Amino acid sequence: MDCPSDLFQQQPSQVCHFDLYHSPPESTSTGPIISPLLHPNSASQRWGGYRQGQCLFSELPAHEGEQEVDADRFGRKSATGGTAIPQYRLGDRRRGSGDWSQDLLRVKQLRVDSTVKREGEVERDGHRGRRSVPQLVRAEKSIEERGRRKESREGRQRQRRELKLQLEETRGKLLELQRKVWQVYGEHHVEEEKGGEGDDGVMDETAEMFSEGEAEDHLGGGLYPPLGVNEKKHESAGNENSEVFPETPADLDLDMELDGGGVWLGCSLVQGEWENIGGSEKFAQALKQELSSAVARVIDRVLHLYAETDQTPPSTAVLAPEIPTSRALDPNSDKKQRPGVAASMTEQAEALPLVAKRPQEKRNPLIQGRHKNLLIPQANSSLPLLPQPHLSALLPTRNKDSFLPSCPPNPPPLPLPLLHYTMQHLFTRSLSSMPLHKDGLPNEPFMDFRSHNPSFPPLPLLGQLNPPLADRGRDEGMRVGIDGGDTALYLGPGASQEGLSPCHLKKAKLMFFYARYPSSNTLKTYFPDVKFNRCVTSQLIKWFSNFREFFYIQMERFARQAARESPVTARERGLRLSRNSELFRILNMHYNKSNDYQVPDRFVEVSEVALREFFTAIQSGRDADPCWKKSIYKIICKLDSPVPDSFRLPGCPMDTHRMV
DNA sequence: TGCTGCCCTG
DNA sequence: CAGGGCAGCA
Repeated sequence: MDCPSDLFQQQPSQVCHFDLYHSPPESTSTGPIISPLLHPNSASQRWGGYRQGQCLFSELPAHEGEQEVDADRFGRKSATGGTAIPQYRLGDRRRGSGDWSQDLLRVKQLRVDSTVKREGEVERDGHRGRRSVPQLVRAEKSIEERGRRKESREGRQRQRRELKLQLEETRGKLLELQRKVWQVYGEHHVEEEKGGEGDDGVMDETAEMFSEGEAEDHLGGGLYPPLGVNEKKHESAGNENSEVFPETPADLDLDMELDGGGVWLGCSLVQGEWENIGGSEKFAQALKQELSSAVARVIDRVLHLYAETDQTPPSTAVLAPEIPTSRALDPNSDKKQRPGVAASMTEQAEALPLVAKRPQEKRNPLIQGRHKNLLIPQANSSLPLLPQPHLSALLPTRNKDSFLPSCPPNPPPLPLPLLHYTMQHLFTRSLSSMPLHKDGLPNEPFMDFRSHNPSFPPLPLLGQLNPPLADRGRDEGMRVGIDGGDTALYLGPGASQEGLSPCHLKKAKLMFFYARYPSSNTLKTYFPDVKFNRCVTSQLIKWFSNFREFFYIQMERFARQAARESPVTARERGLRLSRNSELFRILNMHYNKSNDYQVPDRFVEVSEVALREFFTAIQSGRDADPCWKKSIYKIICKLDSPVPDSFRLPGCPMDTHRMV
């Protein structure tokens, strides 16, 4: 569909470990780059009949048949494919094309010499003594032969000239390609100045990428370091990361990803793609992507370092370089905090379809093989969440559901993929360090991302090849998480963003505690910062549909289990849903993962009702009816309770008392 | 016909 | 969580 990630669905099947990082432009180790050119089945067909270049070697042996055999053998060798061929040829290639020319000349010279020698011998024979008839015949023959030889010599010389031309042509193309590659990569690697080149389209595209980002994102120079800075920083990106960011388990993963930066570059390129027309463009795109993610990392690191050195509390801390930019982005940014922007990274990761989740987070409740009464409180339950300290009673009422940017204590499970996404966090962090409490949230402790997310993940994943291109002209309603963050980044507090952010997802999940079947109007009411269109609405509805699905699956599962294992006990207990029960834990984990919101009692009651309905339906055998759930759905549908007013504000609601 | 919700699948 | 198919409904 519209998903920008579609561009990246192609998984590398065959990784080329391009050694570009360590190869000077003049280096002959351009083998992998030229290897496609040498492949008889692909590039050679496009590259001026390079295959004829094989005949360069056939010029070497004097015997024509042998030449063909050699050529055939060579061709077969090449046709077998594999990496050995390019390397094998690379070995020859390493002699340099200059050597080739020398070889040609030498061979030519040898052949001419031998011919002249033979002719000289024949002539000497002719002049020596009287000629017999056979000698005369032989002389005639030799004259004819000489003529034929001359012809064939001329033909061969023509052929050689043609071959030479073709070789030169091929070399020229190769050099051109190399130059392009190095202008993309070498520019970045050797820290050449931005304005230095400009005679090449590829470089122009690279520069364009940045300028596009600036134009489209309205990023000023404050947030966006000069290119040169980025490049310099990027050079040591891999190693610096571990120093800058305290090591956490997640960071280890991140570091691995970072260290694999070069690998990433390699992985983004498939040899097969290279062999396609436009392979170099793909390569250039991948390089650009690497650049953009590097820029993101650098920005993160710079800001993080800045934040580290700035020990002033977040309420008063001002990131001087960022303020003008932030204000330029949003003139009203100091009037009203946009907690929604400060979505928890965990939630964001959760909402990003491009982000792989940790395996243990993959839940499949139906195959959980635990045999205990999941509805009864478990003494040894590993759930750390409940019973909850009812500190909320000590807090002002308005704080109970106050909107606070939620920030889970854990960094996201995996590096998050997109540059724009990083930008969102960048902005979030800058916001979190600004005095933003002017309007009515005087004492509410905004989450300090610096304290909770000591490391901000770099973005080594491929993500989008060209986000601006991918986004432009797309239906923006589906820009969840990825572009949503992007949009949120530049929105003023009063503005609506097109697309839903991970924060919206979190909010929707919390809303589910109150409303299982919200109408589209309700959604519009409670997501005032979302610019609703058909796609956004349907997506929100879809979210709730998914929430319900999960909810009902759990209900059915536990009801069946209760009916199976201890039906009498369950009936006697009235199928109470304890906050210590496994079912509650699962629901809480799903809708309130960061556990920063107290699950309302009403939701527990509704869950009990649903559980009971499922239980009785199963007990009475109504579940044989294919539509047996519908009646339960109708009952649950009526149990929606009004969503607290606090949800009407933009951003993620959060229980203050849950904050640590 | 369009909207909505459920179901299934990835 | 998203996409697609399907059915029910207005």
